[in-house]
Amino acid sequence: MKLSVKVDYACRVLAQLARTHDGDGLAHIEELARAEDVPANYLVQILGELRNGGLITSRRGKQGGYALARPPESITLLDIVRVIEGELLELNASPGGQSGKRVHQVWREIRAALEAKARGYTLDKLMPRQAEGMYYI
Amino acid sequence: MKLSVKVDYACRVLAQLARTHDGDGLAHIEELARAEDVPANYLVQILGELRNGGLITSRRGKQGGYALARPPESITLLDIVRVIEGELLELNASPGGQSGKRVHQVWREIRAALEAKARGYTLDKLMPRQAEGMYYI
DNA sequence: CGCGGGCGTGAAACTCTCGGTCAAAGTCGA
DNA sequence: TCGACTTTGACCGAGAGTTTCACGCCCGCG
Repeated sequence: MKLSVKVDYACRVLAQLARTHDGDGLAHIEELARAEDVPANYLVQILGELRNGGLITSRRGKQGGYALARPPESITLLDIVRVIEGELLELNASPGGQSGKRVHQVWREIRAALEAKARGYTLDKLMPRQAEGMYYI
Repeated sequence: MKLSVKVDYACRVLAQLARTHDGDGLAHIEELARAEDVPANYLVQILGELRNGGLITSRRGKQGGYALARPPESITLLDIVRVIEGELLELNASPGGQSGKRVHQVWREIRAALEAKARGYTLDKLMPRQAEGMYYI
């Protein structure tokens, strides 16, 4: 069960946006792509989904760009995953057979624990320090 | 992030095998497929992987079939997922960019919690009761 | 008003895994 | 030894994820 690259990219870019949250400057795609080593053309799609999910806001035109919609400490990892990948540990098979129901119930319990853990991490815990972050690739 | 149908099938079939663990009878594919409502032709592949992973044993020929390799209480959900899907919450992207390392570290912590939880469920907790299990489709 | 620089949207190409199927090899009973 | 029954391994199409590209839209500035 792999975590998609998309989520990884989203987390990194959001962490980058969290750095510049205070201060009214908007970040450009090219900037973000370079700072977090993400293909710029792919980042366009990701930022679009994050905007539709209500995590970030955007402005078009000259001096356009992206910014967080809420303070970093109110955006959790679970929010990000839900926007990008939908439900965490979603099971798509119908609970058929003799053990189907029991197995589904167990996985739901595990999912609950996972969600609680993911809710504990917020963007401000992902932020690279302002000072460091440059000292090593 | 969906849980694959394969894992769901594997859990159900293993739960079914756990029922008949005491007693030297071996279960046939057709039997298991009917009891847990799994496509028989697909179950072939799953049982093969479970055998290569060391969770079950098999015998060919007439009176062949499948059986658990270890007692049900020593097989955990984590074992099953590891055999079928590999590492849980595996991240495939290289930790590039400024936040790459930090994001990976956070996901590793979440994975650790998830694995601990999955290790807590063993096959004997998935077994349908011997008496019931037939009263409803 | 128009022009340029950014976002917004959609689709095409490619890769890879998932879900499913089929013929071949092995094994035991008669 | 023959044959029926079962596992075993190789094979395939469909669909999702990743990446790239092209073009339209919107905003601020000259």
